[in-house]
Amino acid sequence: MSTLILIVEDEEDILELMEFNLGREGFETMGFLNTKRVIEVLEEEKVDLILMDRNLPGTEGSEFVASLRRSGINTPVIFISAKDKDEHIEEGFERGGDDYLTKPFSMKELVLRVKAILRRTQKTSVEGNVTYRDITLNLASRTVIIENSPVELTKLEFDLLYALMGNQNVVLDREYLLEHVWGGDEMYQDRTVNVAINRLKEKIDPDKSKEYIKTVRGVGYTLC
Amino acid sequence: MSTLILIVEDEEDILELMEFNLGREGFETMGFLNTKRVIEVLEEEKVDLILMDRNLPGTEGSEFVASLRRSGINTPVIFISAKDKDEHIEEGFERGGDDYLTKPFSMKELVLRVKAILRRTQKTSVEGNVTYRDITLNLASRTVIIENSPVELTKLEFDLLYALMGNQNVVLDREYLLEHVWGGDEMYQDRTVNVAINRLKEKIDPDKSKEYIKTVRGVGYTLC
DNA sequence: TATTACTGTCACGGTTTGATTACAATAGTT
DNA sequence: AACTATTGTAATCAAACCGTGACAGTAATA
Repeated sequence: MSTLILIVEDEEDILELMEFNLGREGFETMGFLNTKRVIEVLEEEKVDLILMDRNLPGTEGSEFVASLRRSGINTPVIFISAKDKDEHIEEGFERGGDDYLTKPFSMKELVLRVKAILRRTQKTSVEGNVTYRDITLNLASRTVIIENSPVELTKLEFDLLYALMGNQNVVLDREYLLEHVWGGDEMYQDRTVNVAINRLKEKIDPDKSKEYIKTVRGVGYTLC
Repeated sequence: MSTLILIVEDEEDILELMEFNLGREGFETMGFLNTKRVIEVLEEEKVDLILMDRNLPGTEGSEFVASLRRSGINTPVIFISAKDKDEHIEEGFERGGDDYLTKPFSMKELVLRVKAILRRTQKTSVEGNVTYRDITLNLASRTVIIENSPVELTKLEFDLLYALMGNQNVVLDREYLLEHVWGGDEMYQDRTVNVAINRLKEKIDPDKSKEYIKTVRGVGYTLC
């Protein structure tokens, strides 16, 4: 489960240099000199990050990214450009870029910015510490700390709480929860969720004084 | 429910300039000249992003952030520094920074980088907002803010208001509303809509001073 | 102003929805 | 295999929600 970085850069020597340095840090890379085959690759492979030159012959890199965004592809992007005027930086960000590097840049900085973006975007799966108020989930050890004390949860309860904590301020309906927490193709009834939620509430807030989980009548449940 | 940015910067004029520019973009800011009271604030308020000067007298900003991370606080951080040597940038990133700005930087770039970080970290709450005058609906959390205060609506009321807000300046007749808000194939009477509209009016404008919803006699209702 | 049609308001009660408990079935452990 | 923990389902209860009908209020028209 390594990290795959896709690079589009028309200057071949720079492309090689980038691939070499990122490879040395343990990243897998795929280099392209233009955007021709990029969309296919994005559909086939799970790409974690795109490094995109903005000054490509033909297509503008930022226009390409804008079209990716329009078709629902939200892979993070770092733009690379020789231009360093504000207007261009602005355009890059507005079109869905996550960071911006201007040539010439050091390979060290490239690696650092790549790591920072990845840290932010794969936070949950890699680092694995999610917090909400005084609740902390550790995904690796599947442990739960509430008010500095450990709380024991079953697998189902943990997964359910994780789903809620990963979607703070979002109302999750029962269908969604059955799909994402229970998963599989078993058929369950909506009531099943009610009972599971109540068992979870009982464990994380026995006094019923915290009101972590709010039920939204007719819709579902939320952490807010 | 706006976005709160916490800034630590010991140069007072720069702090003011940052607060002014971010405020103009609609962000709430809290400025500090040192890290003394910051931890308390982070525990009390829901801070969305921290801007941290690394060259503070006394504590190193990056050391402070590292300690935040150790105590499980994962609020995103942008470091700000006069140093632009690689080694310092590296230290900032390694200690849990999400981005790095070196002085002097333009306010435009600051704002852009702030937005890029927020886009990644709070995708749910930024998207899917509908507004009309001083009413804001958040579809994900199904919350309603009117004049900066939350208002509680039932599922039906929320769906009804959403239908109206999604069709501003369009008169929706009762048949349309029954079809789109009530849905299903149940048969309801037109009067049902009247009562629902009035219950909604009562909740979003108890004083009857705003006149959000206009009734178009013989036709239906509209938001205009 | 008088008439009429439409809309607002209120109270009532049925229906839906969720919380809670108990029980059964299943999986995991000793 | 016996035991325990886990979890789905059924049953019961309480409460929120909302559809309906009756009537008052209001706007339109002549």
